Amino acid sequence: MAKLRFYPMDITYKVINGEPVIHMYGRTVEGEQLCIVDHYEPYFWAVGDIKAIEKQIDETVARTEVVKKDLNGEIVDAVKIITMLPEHVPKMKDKLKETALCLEADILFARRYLIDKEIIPCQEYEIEAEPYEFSEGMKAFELKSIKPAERIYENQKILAFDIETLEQEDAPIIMFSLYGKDFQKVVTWKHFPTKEKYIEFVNSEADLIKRFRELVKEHQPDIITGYFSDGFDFPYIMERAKKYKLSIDISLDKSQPVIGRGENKSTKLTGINHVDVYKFVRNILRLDVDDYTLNSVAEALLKDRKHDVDFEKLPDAWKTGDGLEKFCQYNLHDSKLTYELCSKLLPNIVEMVRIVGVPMYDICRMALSQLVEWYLIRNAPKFNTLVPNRPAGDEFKTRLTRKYKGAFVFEPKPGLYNNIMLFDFRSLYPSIIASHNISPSTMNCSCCRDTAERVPFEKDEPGKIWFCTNKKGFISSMIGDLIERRMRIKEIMKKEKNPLLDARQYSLKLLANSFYGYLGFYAARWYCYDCARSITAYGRDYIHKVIKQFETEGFKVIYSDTDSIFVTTGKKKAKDAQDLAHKINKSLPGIMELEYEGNFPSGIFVSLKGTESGAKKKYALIDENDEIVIKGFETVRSNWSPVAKDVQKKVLTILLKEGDAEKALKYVKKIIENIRKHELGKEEFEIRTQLTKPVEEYESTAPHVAVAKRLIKEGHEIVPGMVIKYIITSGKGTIGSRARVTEQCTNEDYDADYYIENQVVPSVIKIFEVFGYSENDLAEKGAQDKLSKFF
DNA sequence: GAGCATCGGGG
DNA sequence: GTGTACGATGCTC
Repeated sequence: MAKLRFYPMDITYKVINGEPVIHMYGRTVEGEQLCIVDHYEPYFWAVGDIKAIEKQIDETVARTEVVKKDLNGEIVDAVKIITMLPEHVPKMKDKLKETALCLEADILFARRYLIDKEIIPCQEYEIEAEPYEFSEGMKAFELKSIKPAERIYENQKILAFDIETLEQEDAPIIMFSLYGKDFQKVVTWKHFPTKEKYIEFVNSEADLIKRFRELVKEHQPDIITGYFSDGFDFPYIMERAKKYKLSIDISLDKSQPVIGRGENKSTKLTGINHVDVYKFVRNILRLDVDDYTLNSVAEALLKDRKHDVDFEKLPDAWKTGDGLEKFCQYNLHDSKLTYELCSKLLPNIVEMVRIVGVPMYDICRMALSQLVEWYLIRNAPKFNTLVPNRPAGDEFKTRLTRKYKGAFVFEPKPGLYNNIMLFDFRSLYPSIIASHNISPSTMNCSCCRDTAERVPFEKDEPGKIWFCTNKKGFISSMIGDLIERRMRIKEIMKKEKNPLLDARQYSLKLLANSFYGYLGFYAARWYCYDCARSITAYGRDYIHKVIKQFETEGFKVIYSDTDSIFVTTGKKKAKDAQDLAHKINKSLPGIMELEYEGNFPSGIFVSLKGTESGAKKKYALIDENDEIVIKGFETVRSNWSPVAKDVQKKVLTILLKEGDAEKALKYVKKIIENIRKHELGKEEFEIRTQLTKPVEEYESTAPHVAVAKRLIKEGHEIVPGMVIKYIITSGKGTIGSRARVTEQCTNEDYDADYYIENQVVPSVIKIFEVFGYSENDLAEKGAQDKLSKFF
């Protein structure tokens, strides 16, 4: 009998001799890759007439047991139907669908095993096992006993990769790069002289693919990572390998990567976790960036960028070898960025794996609602609760159309305010769910009919709903666990700053914050319309009460949205506001808390009405460290010219720091004059717009489309996804006809009037309106002729 | 402005 | 693999 300390990383099963066998791939703490095999039985639940159910049982069923289970708050006799093979489960379920309510028939077998055995991937286990004869050629053991141990697998071996291809029909892969700890490599099949040691040459695309297979196998990573590798790199490699009839058997069971079908395909390897950084960043992290390109994400998380290369030069460089080195460097750098992103995000990913209990491959591809769901599924057995089915048919359709009232927004009166204090409810919705015990199973219980407080719905959103005060609900307990776990981590973090702990608390917060959305999500198993609208009703009630209390005490409320409140102290002192918050906190139930978020010497609030999508935050504040916080001004985010963005920021800075609207106005006038005199560089006027489809498919001639069309005529290769960088030049005709690529412009070419009227003025006009100025005041001198046409 | 369709990432 | 995404944005009526 061997004793092992083992981190399970990827769990699958295979049918061997008519029996399902669990395979857990992973690494010992000493670093050896192993497979642990175990035996388990597939099953599902049927609730209904037991005799009728048992009559339908056929030879695929090994046996049945009757067990008392909780079905949405009620204890029922459930028949556990244990089948010979996982594939028998859906068949048996279909057979029983007229007879009984079948549950948990779509819980995947490998995940079922992890849940029932309480095994969490990336976590250390003490294992007793016997050597096992394994057809896959890998060292394997048969599990005899397993118990959890202390360590978490944090130092996983990551290998990042990236490919480059040409853009033609039947385009070959021309190079790939790999990047790991102390490892970097670019392989290409065009020879050229180079001193770069990491560049390796092969003789053909087929050899390149073989070399890819070889290098990945040699490296033995725990994680293979790419950027959009689910949708591009892996499918591309597999397709080219197929062309040459090559096998990319890099999985630990000697199988090839399996590419999922459908629109949103993903690539799975056995035993190696394939992390597509793009998917995790987009689905889970929800980074606040303009787009999710590798460049934007690397910029936001690493303060690093992709290399700048001109892809138009690639076909030529590939033909001659001249300048190809630059593309190799570019290729390697993409892998490096991906490696660093993956390393940086690993603590978040691992923590999510540990909370939710699902392998890393799946975690990285789940939406937040699915993470919540699997966290609940994993914990359902501890509450003896049966997992509800996903909605189907009419139920699904009904859910899709249901609407309910959302959060409260207190519209600010536009203006400049001084001595602003900001308070907000810490995790408002999660704390409401936990404090008011909001769960489908606790709703309108019979035991509290006469005693429990009703959810504070307003007249326009009627409802008689209460939640049990005697028994903790499943959902509310589970969110409570997350909140407590996070508070414990935050407590430790007060003593020591630790990025690892920070990643953990962040993952916990993300998951807790997703519960409200989950309860209202149409496809959720634990969907609960009345729970979701009860949460927003409580939210509105709490913020209303806080607003009222501040007003009663003599503070002026400027703005409030969902969970936050901005007040000016006026004649009162800052301490009075803090005292009031303290008093409010004493009256709040459970873990609810109104937090002091900060003091802002001044702030500008702009009217919310007339903005693009309803009640979006739109304000600028300056904090006590003279740092400016800008929220919601559209130019900050969209594809405006640098000059417009700069002017907006500078205007806000002058107003907030000096409170001098006259000075801000003078500044804008000065800039307008500079623009007119062509004293600014052309790069200040460059507008960037991405082509989202082939040029010929555009009906309109938007400026960037017009530019792209002209570039094509000039012989450039233009493909969807390219960012067109252009400047509006002066002259006659439409904007489109006057848009030109930046490179073809001089500092004299830009159309001063266009930039003043359509970029600079609009970027600040809303701000100046707050101070009683109009468009005329901004651009009066010299623009008189033009503007007179408009007024 | 509601409802439907497409797109995202990648070279 | 005991499976099939989702949320934002643009376009059309």
